[in-house]
Amino acid sequence: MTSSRRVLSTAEARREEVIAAARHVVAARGYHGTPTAEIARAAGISQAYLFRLFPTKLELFLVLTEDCFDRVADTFTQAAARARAAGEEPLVAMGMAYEELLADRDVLLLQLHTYAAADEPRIRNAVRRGYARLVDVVRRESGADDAQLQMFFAVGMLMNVVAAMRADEVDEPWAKVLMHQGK
Amino acid sequence: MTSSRRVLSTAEARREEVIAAARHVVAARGYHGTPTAEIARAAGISQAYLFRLFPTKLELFLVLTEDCFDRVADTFTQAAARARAAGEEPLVAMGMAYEELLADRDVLLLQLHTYAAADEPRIRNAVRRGYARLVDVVRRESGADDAQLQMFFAVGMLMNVVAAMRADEVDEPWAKVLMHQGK
DNA sequence: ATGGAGTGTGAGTATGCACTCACTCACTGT
DNA sequence: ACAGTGAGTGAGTGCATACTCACACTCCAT
Repeated sequence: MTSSRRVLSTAEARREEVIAAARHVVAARGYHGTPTAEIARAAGISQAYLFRLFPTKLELFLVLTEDCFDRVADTFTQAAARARAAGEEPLVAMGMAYEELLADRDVLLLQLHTYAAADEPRIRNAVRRGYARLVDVVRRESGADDAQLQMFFAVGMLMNVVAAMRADEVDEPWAKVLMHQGK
Repeated sequence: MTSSRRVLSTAEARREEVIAAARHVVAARGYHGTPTAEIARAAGISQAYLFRLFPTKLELFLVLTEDCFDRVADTFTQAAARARAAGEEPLVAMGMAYEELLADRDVLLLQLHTYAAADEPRIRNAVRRGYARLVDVVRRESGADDAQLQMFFAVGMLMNVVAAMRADEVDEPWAKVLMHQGK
C-alpha cells in the first residue's frame, strides 16, 4: 500500500484473505501452473509478504488443499443435516450438494488440481487424508454401503471433470450424458 | 550423438519415440509441471531437436492428448470386440478394461493432466473432442442408455483419481471403497 | 563423387520463477 | 514521548525454462 492512511491487518486475517484469493487463481491453472506473484496480486499484497505468511509455495498449497476438503466435507454434512430435518434421504441430498459445489466451480477445480499435483508426496498424503475423511463423513451421514459410496464418489469425480472442461457450455449429447445428475 | 557410427532415424519415427517417452514423464507432473528438457532427456534427444519435431510445448501436449484418447478408445473397442466374440456384455468388458489401463497408469494419469490443463483453450477443446468420441464409442459398442453411460464414465474418472493418489498402496477401508470395481 | 535434403546438436538468449534482503511504516505499552 | 514489535514492501538474486541459431554429420539421388 502506498496510501498515506494505511490500515494494518493481523497476519491471521491476511492469511485467510490469501487463501480465499489463492483458491480462485489456483483453481484455474493448478499448483505448477500458478506463479506466486499472481497469487500475491490476487490477494492484494506484495510477493515478499506472501512468503512471510507462508514459508513456501508448497506449504501454501497444502493449506489450500486442507481447506478445500474442509469445504466439501462441510457442504455434505450440512446437506445431510437439512435432509434429515426434512425427512429426506441424506445420500440423495449430498448428491444434490454437488450442484452447489458446481455453482462455485473453484472448489471442484481446486480438488482436481490437488489430484493432479499428487506426485508430490506431501500433497498426495494430504489428498489421501482428505479422502479418508470424506468417505468417512458420507458413510456416517448416509449409512450407505460400499457400492453406493463408490458410485457417490465416482459421480463426484465426474463433476470435477465436467467443471474442468466446462461441459455445461457445450450443447451436445455427450455433454448432457456426463452432466445429467444421476437420475 | 557423438559416436562415430551414428544411425539416423526418420523424423516420423522419432516423433513416435518422443510421444512414448513424453507420455511417461508428463504422466507424473502434467503440462505445467514437466519441463521440455526432461521430455527431451527421456526421449534420448537434444532439447533443440525436440523443438524441431514439435514447434511448441503446447503443440506436443496436444498431440499427447490426442494420442491418449486414441489409446483409451482402442482399449474399449478391443474389449468390446472380445466380449462380443465370447458372447458377453460389452459394457461390462469395457469396464474391466479400466483395469488394463490402471495397470499401465500412464494413460490414466495423462488423462487426468489433460483435464487439469483444460484452462488452456486449445487443450480444453481437445479434451472435449476426445470425450465426445469416447462417449460415442462406448454408446455404440454397448448400446447402453444415458444413465449407464454416465455411471461408466463416472467410474472411469474415479479410476484416474485412484491412480493419482495411488490408493492401491493404501491398505485402509476408504481406499477399498474407491477401488472395488463396481460390483 | 558430390550436392542437397534431412537428422541432429552445443551453446546460447531472454524471460519467468521461487524466494530473500534491507528497509519503512503503523500500532501498542509504558 | 518513544522504544519495541509486527505488518508490509521495492528491489533484488540466482536458477530454471521455453525456445533459437549456427553449425555438423549422414544418407541418398544423380
